Amino acid sequence: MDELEIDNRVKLARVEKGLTQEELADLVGVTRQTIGLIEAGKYNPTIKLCLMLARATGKDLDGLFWIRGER
Amino acid sequence: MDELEIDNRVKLARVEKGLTQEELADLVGVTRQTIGLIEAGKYNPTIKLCLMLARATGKDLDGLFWIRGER
DNA sequence: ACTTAATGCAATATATATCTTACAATATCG
DNA sequence: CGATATTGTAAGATATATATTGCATTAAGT
Repeated sequence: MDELEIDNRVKLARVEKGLTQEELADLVGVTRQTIGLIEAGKYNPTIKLCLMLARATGKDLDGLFWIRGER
Repeated sequence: MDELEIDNRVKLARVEKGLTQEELADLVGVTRQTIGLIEAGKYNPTIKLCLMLARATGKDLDGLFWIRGER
């Protein structure tokens, strides 16, 4: 399970909403750094945080996160 | 973000596939205990693991995990 | 060019997801 | 009932998600 790469569209979804990293972070209750690292693909966030990011950006989970190569 | 409750249908999806907790655990590369605790709602799994659970059960993310009350 | 907002990045600390091992409880089937 | 498979659960250890602080870099606007 470790070698698996995950892609995400958090940055695109955030920018579409006109939000800064800090604003999105405040909306979902994490720090700006956490958002930045998730967008950079360096973090493997928990499902709870992903669900809050989906709600905050108006996207669904499957539109935000997927296994690289499977879409 | 902490008080938020997450619901999931991992157990239903697993049983539909005719898999035991241990078989599903082996498929996605975690331990049986991890699967049991996720099904019991006591763990907040990472998106990577959730994506592997979705792939292994033939469901999509949004069908497996959601915010309690929002569906 | 200067100022400010926004982002990138790094080190250290903390919280928690996951593992390991073990045993108890429950279901299934002879 | 007895045997085996499956699941529940708990304590302690490890890995990693996230926080905190600080500073560098980039973008936007004046």
